[in-house]
Amino acid sequence: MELHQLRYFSAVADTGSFSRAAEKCHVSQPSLSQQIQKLESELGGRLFDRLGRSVRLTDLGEAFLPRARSVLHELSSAKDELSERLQSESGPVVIGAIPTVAPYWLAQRLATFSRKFPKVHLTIAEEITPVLLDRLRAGSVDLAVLALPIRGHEFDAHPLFTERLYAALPKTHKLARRPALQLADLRRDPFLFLRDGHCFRDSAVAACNRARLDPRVVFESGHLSSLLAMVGAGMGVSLVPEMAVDKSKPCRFVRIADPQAQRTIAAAVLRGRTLNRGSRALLSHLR
Amino acid sequence: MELHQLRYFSAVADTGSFSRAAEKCHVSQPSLSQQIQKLESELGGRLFDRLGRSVRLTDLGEAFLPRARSVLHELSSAKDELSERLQSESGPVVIGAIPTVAPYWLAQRLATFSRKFPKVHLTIAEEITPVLLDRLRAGSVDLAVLALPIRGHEFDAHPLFTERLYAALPKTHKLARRPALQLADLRRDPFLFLRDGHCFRDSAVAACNRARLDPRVVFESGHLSSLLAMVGAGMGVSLVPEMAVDKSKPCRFVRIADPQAQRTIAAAVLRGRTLNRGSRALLSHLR
DNA sequence: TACAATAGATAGGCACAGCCTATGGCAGAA
DNA sequence: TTCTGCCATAGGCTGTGCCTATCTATTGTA
Repeated sequence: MELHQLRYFSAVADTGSFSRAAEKCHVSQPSLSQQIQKLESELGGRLFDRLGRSVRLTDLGEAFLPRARSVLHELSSAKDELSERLQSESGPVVIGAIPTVAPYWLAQRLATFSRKFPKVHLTIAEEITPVLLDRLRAGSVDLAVLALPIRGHEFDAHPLFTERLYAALPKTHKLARRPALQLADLRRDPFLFLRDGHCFRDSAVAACNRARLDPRVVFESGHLSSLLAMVGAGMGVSLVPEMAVDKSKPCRFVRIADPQAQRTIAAAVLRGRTLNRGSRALLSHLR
Repeated sequence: MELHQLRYFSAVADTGSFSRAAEKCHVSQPSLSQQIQKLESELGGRLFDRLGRSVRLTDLGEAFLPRARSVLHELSSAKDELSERLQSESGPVVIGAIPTVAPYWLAQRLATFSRKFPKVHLTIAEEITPVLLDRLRAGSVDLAVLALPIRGHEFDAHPLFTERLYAALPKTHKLARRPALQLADLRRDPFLFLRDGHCFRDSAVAACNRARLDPRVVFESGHLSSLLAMVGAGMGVSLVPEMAVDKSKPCRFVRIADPQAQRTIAAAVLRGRTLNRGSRALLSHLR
């Protein structure tokens, strides 16, 4: 059974004539006759009675007609739905982000994006990098915003920007008024770091290492805001990315002058993965 | 878009692999790949992401899959339903019959038929011959039981049986005790006939004409039972077919000896019309 | 790092299915 | 009767879906 046979069948039922149905279907009358015969022989019975001048549905044809119609209709409506879906930026998008980006830079960008594309249904997953990469692989995240470098050659990373690192100091810290400082200046201070697994911890530790600094870690947390609260309370010092600098926090932020004290944020997608229009729009909006 | 493309698509979604899907569909992997590509280009977007080893549905594919499945399922269930319908004698049958057959011979035959084929939904239309022929032409009657001859070569008539004519006489009639009589014997009697249009009236009139009898008609009705009641009341005599002979009626029945005083009952169908199984079963049951 | 194995894409050739035109047969209209 | 309209049949052509062989890329292994 083939779809064009169903179309021919439906057309004959509509017009009550093989010739007019053939015209309607833009084929010759013999071709249409042939296909109707094939259909009939496959179904095992006549669909039409050929009564001299006119043609009329048999019982079998009467029973088959609504089914054939519904198949054709379903198919065309499915096609319409897909082309609709392809043209509009609607549809679900799952974006993943590391915790040191999600509430700062990303939150602002997503706010403007949602105003621009209200029909895109955005979901945000805040996870550490290895989890994000797994979810990219599994397809449960379309797009991940994280810090370079990432390991795994099955991803395409689009660098977004590079930002400097800042020291977060208690207001009473002796360096708190400096416009900038060297990491080595903090050699004596107790450090507050993110928990292991957070890539920003790695960035911070790497920067310390390069400055020949072996930080004494007195507190670990899963979120920068907790660290900053602790810093404000005088527990020690911390390192934060520029985007987390927030004058309203109860601590001072001083730029780290060391040239390597920086991180690069990128948007990563699984290579070969087809992004829907919403995801593509989001990607170009982030860049 | 073609049905085999939908089948291939569904198989790939099932197996998560082009090769295994091809195996399942009994085609080579390149053929299947080719068809998926055609489908994708027709729909305007990728249905699968080819990720090295594995294959995964895109958003578009995810959206299309249930539609494709439902189309395939609907088609196969329609096919099943039709073959079911072809095999069983269920389904509606409309049988037409002239009023001088319907309540007598036909009623009995239909009773046994219904016991034998309880799933056939029988409808009976009692109409005069020209109406029956119109309804055969229009398809609103599948099978008509009527008296030969019929005019119109677009019908196939299957003769069922031939029966003799009987005179219906009041019990007090002087010929009421005879085993048989000639039509000419009724030359003096007033006649009760069916209304014009009933073919049995034509049979009776024709028999009279052949006997050189010009009947004086004093009553006309649309039904034989009315005539018999009138005969019983002594209003006159009438002619009835053998099947209407009923000892319980308040009149006598005497066989007409004239050789031409008979009628032939036949089952007629529209030539070229496909009968469903129920109608075919009924036709062979009547014969 | 190199090599083997696996999976999908591509290329080229073949066969058949569906289409076409021409024609036949049949029924209804003039 | 002839004429006309309609569906079926016949024969030939083209396109398309299928095949095998091969290529490319990724993955797993020595």
